[in-house]
Amino acid sequence: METKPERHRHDHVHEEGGEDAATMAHGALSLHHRGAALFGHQRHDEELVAAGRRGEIREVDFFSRDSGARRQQDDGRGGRRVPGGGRDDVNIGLDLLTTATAAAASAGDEEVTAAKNHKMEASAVEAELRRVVDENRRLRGILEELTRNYGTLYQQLLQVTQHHPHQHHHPDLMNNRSSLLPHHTHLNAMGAPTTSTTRQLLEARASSTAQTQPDAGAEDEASDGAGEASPSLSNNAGNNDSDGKRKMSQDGAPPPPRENGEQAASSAELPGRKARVSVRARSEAPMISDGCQWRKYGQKMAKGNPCPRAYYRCTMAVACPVRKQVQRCAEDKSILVTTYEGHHNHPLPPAATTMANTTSAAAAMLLSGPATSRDGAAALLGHHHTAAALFHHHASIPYASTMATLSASAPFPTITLDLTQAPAAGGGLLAHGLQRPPVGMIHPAAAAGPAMPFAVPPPLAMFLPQRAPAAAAMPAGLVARQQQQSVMETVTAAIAADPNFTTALAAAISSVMAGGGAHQGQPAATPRGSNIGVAGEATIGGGEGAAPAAPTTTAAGAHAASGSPRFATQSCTTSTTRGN
DNA sequence: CGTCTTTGACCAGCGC
DNA sequence: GCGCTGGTCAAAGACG
Repeated sequence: METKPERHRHDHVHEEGGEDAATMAHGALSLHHRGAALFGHQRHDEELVAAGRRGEIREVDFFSRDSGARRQQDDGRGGRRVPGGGRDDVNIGLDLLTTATAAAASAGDEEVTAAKNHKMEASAVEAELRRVVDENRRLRGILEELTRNYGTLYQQLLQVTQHHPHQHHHPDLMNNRSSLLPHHTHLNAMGAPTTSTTRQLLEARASSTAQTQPDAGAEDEASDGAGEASPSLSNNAGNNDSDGKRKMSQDGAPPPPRENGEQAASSAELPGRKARVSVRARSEAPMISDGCQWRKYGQKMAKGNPCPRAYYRCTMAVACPVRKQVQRCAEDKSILVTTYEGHHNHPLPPAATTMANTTSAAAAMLLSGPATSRDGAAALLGHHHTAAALFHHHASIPYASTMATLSASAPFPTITLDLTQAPAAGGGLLAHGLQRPPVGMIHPAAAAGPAMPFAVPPPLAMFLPQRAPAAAAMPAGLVARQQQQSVMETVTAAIAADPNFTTALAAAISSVMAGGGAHQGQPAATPRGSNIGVAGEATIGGGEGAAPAAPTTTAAGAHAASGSPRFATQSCTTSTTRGN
């Protein structure tokens, strides 16, 4: 994932270039401006200099198709070509100058004035260009850093979970966070020691991604690794979940006895139950999209809630033990609560892996939290307010303005991500219905974590390591970092929203820029951005693929991803009243 | 006709 | 031991 952004960014630029070329006949200045901005002004400047040095007075036809070729010749003579740029048509200053000069030479004073105006205009454009270029660089830097941080955290996660499959904790790893930051991680799960389970998963994926490019492979691996973020948890894949008390007629393998040493090894684990990951999100849709395929196998009325609870099972693999429950919040029926349990034992589709990646990472972080500081965890467990205050530090951050509540009363270790308070920002978050990033509601007691089939915005993950200690005092520098985190959230969310990284990147950048108050107004930057832009509704029909026309549905995209149109009609809204 | 949803029944855990 | 509740099964029906 580390390298992919680079590649895609490049691709993206290329696309932009094509667009510019196609439309340049209608407005050479602004369009070139855009292209050049993406490529940096170096070449532009050099050409300006070169032009002045040559002193050539040539008439350049902006509207001529071969103008690009001509410039190409110029480049061959002195101009430096941008490697791989492929943007021969991107040339602003030089042509502008020559054009102006030519005009001045061939006409009278009147035209000289016009030429001056042109120069001034060119200067203005140039200034604007540089501004944009600078901003572009700045954003790129931010993106790179965020990506790097993400990678580092993910790697740490792998280390934590893989080095200690039987004891979820390793303070050192978490504390070493800073020391790892400088690394330009490639999120290659293979690079880290793997448990048999993890390896198995990775290998399984390897076959499925064999055809993909190395970069893509790396991303996938990372995603997968994250998807099975916690080996100690993943190891339970086969025996996972609730089936401890049930036979797994479909999953085939009956759950191993829980009295295995693994259980005994961790007193923190709750016997007979796995941790769960719960997501609260506003959505009119019956189900939020997580990129996976689900099959409903039951529905029941739950105590204290007039809305029925639906039970789903992952059907992406025959033996996938992952299950989830979907239920509307009793207090606010617009809030959909989705609870996941278990670990996927199969490769996830891009739409799901990306999400699973970040989400699982966060989950693992959470789950390994107690390792970082049991005391801290205990404190969190015991003091809801402390936790709330902790998360409150994010209030100033766009997507982190959530509140956290911890509850030790839940029957199972549960991580609750509250996405109901995030604003439906233009950047969009976990698309397909998840309108906002998380809040974290943690049950540190969680000893085993479920493989979250969706993503937890990185901010949370990044935040977690500091959770316990931070409960006392938030590092000052952290606040600044949070800014980056929010950006990262946006980026990750965009990725989650759309597997097409190029699009996601564009969307993220657009989002960031928009956030800066200077939205360059490029809706075109997000071709499929409907997923990303306005979270929720925007996904209607815009998702990856043809989202079945699900009436109101923020989660329509999910259905598309899941390939099960019927999801759109199933329901939590089916107010059946069966008690049982 | 195959797939998926619906829904009544069944089972297990837990509290009283 | 009994009842409640959560969770799952599986037959029946719906849908494409």
